[in-house]
Amino acid sequence: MHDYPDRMTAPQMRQFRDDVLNIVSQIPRGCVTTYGHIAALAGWPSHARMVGRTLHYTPGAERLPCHRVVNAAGRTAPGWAAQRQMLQAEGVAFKPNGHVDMARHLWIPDL
DNA sequence: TGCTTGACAGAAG
DNA sequence: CCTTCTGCCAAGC
Repeated sequence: MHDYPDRMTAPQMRQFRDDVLNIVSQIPRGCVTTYGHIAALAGWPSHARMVGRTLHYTPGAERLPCHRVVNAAGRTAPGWAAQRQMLQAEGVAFKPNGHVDMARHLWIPDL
């Protein structure tokens, strides 16, 4: 069969972007959440990468607490050294391996 | 039109 | 723990 990947339509992409930004704006100070959780909550579980694209390319995302979004391992974004400093300034603890201590700071967005 | 590139995730070695 | 590979999917070239 022609397996059609369920691509997003333009309207879906707009809504996805809005949902992502909305969720990110709700991350409490001193907490972090993951790309995967955000994507799933927005209704597109397989679009974790799209969350990163959205935060990186959407003008205005800089004023949201997007530094509180890390990958599932607690690793901060490549090429964004400041992110770690910002998190530490909020009291987020890092493990010796340079990853966020997810056990202490992971925040799951609520519906 | 087709291949490559990511602010990813998860499994494997 | 770290690297590499596969699956994922929109964007870039």
